[in-house]
Amino acid sequence: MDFNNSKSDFNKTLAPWIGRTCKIMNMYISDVFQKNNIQVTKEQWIVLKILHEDNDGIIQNDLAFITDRNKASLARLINVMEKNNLVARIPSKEDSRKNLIYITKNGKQLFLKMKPIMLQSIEAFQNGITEEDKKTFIKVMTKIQNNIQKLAV
Amino acid sequence: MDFNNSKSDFNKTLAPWIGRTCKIMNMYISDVFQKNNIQVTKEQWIVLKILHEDNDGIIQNDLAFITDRNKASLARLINVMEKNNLVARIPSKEDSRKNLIYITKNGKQLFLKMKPIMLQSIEAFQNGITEEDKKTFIKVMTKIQNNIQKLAV
DNA sequence: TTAACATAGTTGCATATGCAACTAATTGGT
DNA sequence: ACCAATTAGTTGCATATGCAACTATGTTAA
Repeated sequence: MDFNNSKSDFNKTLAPWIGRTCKIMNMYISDVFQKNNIQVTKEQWIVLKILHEDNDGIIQNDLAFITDRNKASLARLINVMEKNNLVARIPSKEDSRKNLIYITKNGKQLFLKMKPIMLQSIEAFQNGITEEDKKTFIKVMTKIQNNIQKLAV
Repeated sequence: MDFNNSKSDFNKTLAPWIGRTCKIMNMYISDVFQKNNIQVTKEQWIVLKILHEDNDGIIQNDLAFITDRNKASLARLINVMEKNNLVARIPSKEDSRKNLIYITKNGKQLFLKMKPIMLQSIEAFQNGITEEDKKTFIKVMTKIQNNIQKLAV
């Protein structure tokens, strides 16, 4: 392969498509929050979603894991969210090293207010895409994720 | 612990797939740089790629635009890259408001050293995916990008 | 010509993130 | 029971990012 042949090399790969679409998506989503006067970032929103829908009272470290986030990064995300009264850190009684993270009443209200707006937005992203193509898309995404997992070993 | 049994409405949408895959991809890529002892971030690498392959001497603001990046963010990215002798800022003679961004000799060397490694990595991401499915994937990505553009108007 | 407007870039302030080194608490092996 | 290893979380340091306000320069219209 000729690595000095400009331009075309990376254009055959899927990675830039993922990166760019992700970026555009994130920009749009943060715009949605802003236009609704919601002082919450996309990252904070995902944490609220995880707590509210499935995992309230989850251990801080597990929350880092399921959000694919460094434990230091998660700790600081929780700092901001706690400051803004979205979540609460409660030390575990069984193991005093652990913090349990709970969504607050305020966090719940905010999540429920934004949920339909968020759902509507991200559903609109896939307007005009057939179910067939969505399935293929998810299949490819799964394959890419698996490939990376294998590479990272 | 099973983190994948969420019953959330959001699981029917494509957006979380994009976000998560992008995140995993970025983590792997920064790992590749680290293991090769290259003091360059993924963001810096993309700038080097754009400068080297097509746009050396591009106006700073245009570089922000084609990298989907805020001009303030781009300015600081260039600050770091200039500090690390990867690019140079040259004021335009035609319009003294503008900076032209050039890749340095050092930046070029570093880019050319990493290019085959990067290509190999991101090609490995798509191992075992048929050409047919890749085409569908790109079609869906394009559609999503177009949908967002339309929404953002 | 000059005042209003537009454009390019920088800076303050805030968030998000990773790595490595650290503290504190728990667990395990002898 | 005790010391070593492990685990949970925090902190210092660095990068990346967006918004809004700012400076400086260039353009345009009355």
